[in-house]
Amino acid sequence: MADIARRPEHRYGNRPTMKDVAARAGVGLKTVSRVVNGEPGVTPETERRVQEAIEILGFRRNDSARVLRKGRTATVGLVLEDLADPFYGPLSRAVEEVARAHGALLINGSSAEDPGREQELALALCARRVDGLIVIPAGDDHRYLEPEIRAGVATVFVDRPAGLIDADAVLSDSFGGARDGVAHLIAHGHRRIGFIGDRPRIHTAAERLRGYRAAMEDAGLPVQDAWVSPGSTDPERVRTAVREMLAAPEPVTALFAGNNRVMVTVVRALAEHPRPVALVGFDDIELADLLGVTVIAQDAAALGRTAAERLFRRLDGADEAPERVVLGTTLLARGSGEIPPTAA
Amino acid sequence: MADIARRPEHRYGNRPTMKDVAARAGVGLKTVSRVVNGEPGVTPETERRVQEAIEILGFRRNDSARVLRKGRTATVGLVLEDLADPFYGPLSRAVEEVARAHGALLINGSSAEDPGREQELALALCARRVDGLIVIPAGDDHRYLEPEIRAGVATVFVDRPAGLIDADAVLSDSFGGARDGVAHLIAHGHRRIGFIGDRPRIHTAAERLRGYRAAMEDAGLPVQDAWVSPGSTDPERVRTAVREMLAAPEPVTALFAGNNRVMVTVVRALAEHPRPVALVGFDDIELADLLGVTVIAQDAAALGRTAAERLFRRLDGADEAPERVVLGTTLLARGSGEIPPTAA
DNA sequence: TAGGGCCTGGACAACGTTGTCACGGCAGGG
DNA sequence: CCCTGCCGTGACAACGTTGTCCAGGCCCTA
Repeated sequence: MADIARRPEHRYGNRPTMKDVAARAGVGLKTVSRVVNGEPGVTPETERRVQEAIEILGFRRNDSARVLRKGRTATVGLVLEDLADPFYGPLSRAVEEVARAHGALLINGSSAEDPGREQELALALCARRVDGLIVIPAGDDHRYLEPEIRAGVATVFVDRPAGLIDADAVLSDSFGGARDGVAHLIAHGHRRIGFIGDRPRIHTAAERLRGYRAAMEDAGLPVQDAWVSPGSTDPERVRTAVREMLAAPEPVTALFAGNNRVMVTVVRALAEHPRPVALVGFDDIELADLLGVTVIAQDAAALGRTAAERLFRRLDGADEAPERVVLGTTLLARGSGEIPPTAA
Repeated sequence: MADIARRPEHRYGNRPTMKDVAARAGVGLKTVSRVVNGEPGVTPETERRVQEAIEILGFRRNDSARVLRKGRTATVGLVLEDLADPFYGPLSRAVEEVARAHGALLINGSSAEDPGREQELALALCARRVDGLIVIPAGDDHRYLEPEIRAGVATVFVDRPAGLIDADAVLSDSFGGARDGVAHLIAHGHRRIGFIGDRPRIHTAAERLRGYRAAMEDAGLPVQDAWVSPGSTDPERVRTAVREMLAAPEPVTALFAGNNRVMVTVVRALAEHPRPVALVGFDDIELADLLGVTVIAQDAAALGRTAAERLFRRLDGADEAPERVVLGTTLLARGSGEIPPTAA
C-alpha cells in the first residue's frame, strides 16, 4: 500500500544524460539535443560521434524533462468503467490506435463505476498534464473538470454525456436502439415484455428504459411495474428478476436485456427455463451468434475512434462549439428475438 | 498523422504555478510546496491562506516537474498484444488494481503481435521513465531492454518468457494444460485428435503444441502431419484447417483449440458440421459454459496480479534473482470434451 | 584581400517542482 | 538578561531538456 511517489530517491539509477553524452562525444550539450531530435545543422561526422556516444552510454532521452520544457506530454488519458468488460476493451484499443497515429500514448484507468474514483483518476491524469482526456462518466457532476478544461485540457465524453458542464460527447443511440429492440419483440406478437437493465442513475441505462417505455407506448401497450427490474448487474439479482417475471400470474413472454452484463445472465437464466422465452439484448457479445441471441449491436470501437478523433481535432486547434455525436445501433436478428409468445 | 510532440508551444494554457499561489497567498514558494504535499511545519493560519489561493487560482501541481525532481514517476507500463482481446482486458485490469494500491498509474500499449512495435512501445515507456515495465512479449529477443533494466527499470514478463535475457516471468502452464486437455480427449476414447493453434513462433503456442504431442506420445498414439494445423488465428484459415481434418480419409474425431481466438472459430465451424466432434479449447471464454465447450482455463487476472505484485516488490527494493513463476490451469468439463468418437 | 553571409556549435536561461540550508523570532532556562 | 534551541518560513540550487542567441570559421564575391 506504500505510495510509490513517497519513496526515497533513486535518481533513475544514475542514467546518463545529454550532458554525459556531450562530454563523451566532445561536443556541446545542445548538439546532442539536435542529434537526438533529428534537428538540422549537424555535420554527419559530428552526428556520428554523438550517436556512438549515445550507443555506448545507453542514453535515452528523459521525456519528463522534455515535457516540462515543451508543455506537451503527447499523452492522453482515458477514464473508463472497467477495462475487463469486453465492451471497453475494443473501445480503449480504438482510442489507443488513434492516439498512436498522432504520436501519443494512452493512460487508462478504471473508475469501477464509482464517481469519486472517476474524479480522483481524472484529476491525477490532469496533474500529469495529459494533453487530452476521454471520460466515460461514472458520476453525473463534472464541474470539477471546469478548471482543467479552461486550462486547456481537451476533454471528450464517451458512451454517456457529461453532467452539468457543456462538453463534447460521443454516444450510442441507447434510446432508439432499445425502442427498436422492443418494437421488434412487439412485431413478433409479444404484449407482455420485461425490461432488465442496469442502475437507472447510469445514463445509458435510463435511456434504454425510456426506449422500452416508448416502444410499449407507441404500440398502445401497458407496462406493469413488475415488468421492470429494479436495475442491477448482480447476477443473483438479475436471476431473481427473471424468475419473478416468468412466474407471475401473467408472465412476460419476452425480455429485453439492457446491456451485455445483464444479457449474459439472462441467457443463462433462460437456459434453465422450461418454456421458450423471447430475448433481445443491448450490446453484441462474442458467441451470441452461436447462441442465437438477437441483439441491438453498438460499435464500441467506433465510439472510441470517433471520440479520439474529436479529441485530437481539438488538440490540433479546432475551436468548434461542444457537440453531441450520436452513433446508430444495429438490430441483429438471430433467433431469440423472433420466438413467438408462448401461452403461460 | 501530425506528431503531437512537435507542435508549437502552448504552455499548458497558462496554468498557475506554485509561484503564483505563493504570490497570491503572500508566502514563500516552498511553503506552498509544503502545503500541497502535506509536509509538516506550517501554521494552520498559513495553510488556510495557501489553500484559499489554490482554490481561487485552480492550481494543480505539475507532476511532470515533480517527476523530474524526484526521479520517480509513479507510473508503470504494460505492453500487451491487444487490449481488445478478452484475455488481456482482465489481465490489464488486474495490473491496474495492484498499481493503484501502490499509488501508481498504468500506461498500456498494444503491440499487435509485432516485435518492432513492442520494442518501440517499451522504449517509449522507458523514455517516459516509467518505474516498471510489464511486457507480454511479441518478439523473441529482448536484449534491447538490457540497458533499461541496468538503469533501474523493474521489468517483469507475463504470459510468455523473455527472449535472450534473464528476467522475471509469470506464465500459465501451457504445456501441462494442453497435455491435460488432450489426455482428457484420449481418456474419452479418441485416437485421432487434431491440434489447431497459433503461429508456433509464439511461445505459448509452441508449448501447447508440445503438450499435445506429449499427451499423444504418452498414450502411444501416432500424430499425423495433417492433424496439426499450420498455425494461425485467421478465421478463414482455421475453418479450412477444421474442414480438411474432418474430410480426410481417416478424419479426426476430436479437436484441441490452442487459444481463445482459435476456439471461437472452431466452435463456429463445428456448429456447421453434421457429425458431432469433440472439442477442448485453451482459455475460457464468456458463454462457453452455455455452449458446453470444455476448456483448459487459465486465470488472466491472476497472471496480471502476480506479475504486478512481483514488479512492485522489486520496486520496493527486493533483490532476488529473476524467477519464473508458472500458474496452473484448470480443466472445465462442459460436454464438448466428453463427446465419444464417432465413426467416420 | 576585405567584407558579408551562411553554417556549425555552444553558453545560458527557463520550464515547475523539491531538497537543503539558513535566518529570524520566540520560549525557556541559567 | 543573555544564551540556546526550536519552530516556521523562505532563498536558492538542482533535476534534464529545449529555445534563444551569439561566436567563430568557412566560402563566396567584389
